[in-house]
Amino acid sequence: MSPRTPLPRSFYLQDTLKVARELIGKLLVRKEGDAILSGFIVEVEAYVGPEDKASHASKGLTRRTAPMFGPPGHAYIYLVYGMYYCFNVVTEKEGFPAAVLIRALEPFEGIELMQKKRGVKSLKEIANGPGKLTKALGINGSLNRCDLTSGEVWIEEGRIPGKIDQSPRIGVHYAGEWKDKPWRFYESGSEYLSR
DNA sequence: TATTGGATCGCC
DNA sequence: GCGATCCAATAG
Repeated sequence: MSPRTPLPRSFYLQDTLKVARELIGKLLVRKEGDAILSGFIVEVEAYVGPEDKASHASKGLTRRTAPMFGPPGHAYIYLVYGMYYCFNVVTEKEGFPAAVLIRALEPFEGIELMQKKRGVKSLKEIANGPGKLTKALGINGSLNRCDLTSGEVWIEEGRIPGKIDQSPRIGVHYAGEWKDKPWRFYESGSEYLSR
């Protein structure tokens, strides 16, 4: 494979909804020793600003949410329900808390190893959910705050996506009026979507 | 220090 | 539909 080029920091330093939409079709890559694990992004959710009640950042600047307030182009990784890691990319300028949650991938490279890590064979089941894709790629809390422009995790140009649809975000019933914002973006008709 | 409740998943 | 499992946030 030719040299691999992570998307530049300027990509992440943009309006979060724009970044979210443009992430569809891009390739999320994890380098683990000699192994390369990757998949095309088919589903994401945007979490935007301090007012967004669905966002952890609505709690203010705390130890947990600090990465969301940090510089763009870094990872925000947290543990949910005591067992699953969720992977986000931090967007917009430092001080403005925003991020995009990666929710599902279409597996591309290192499929055999990802099948092993997940304990499933079916390609559709490898990374069709935020907790599943981190397990498939071997992403955990030790990578929280890592720089996505240099390191073991990055996003690069992928393929031209199909039609992109929007819907309300999943699992944020507690967020009042914010739960209805159509800030989930996904490739229409993909076989690799969550749930 | 104690309690509470998840940006989920897989099995019942 | 329900329980697993643990950490951060909040209350006391």
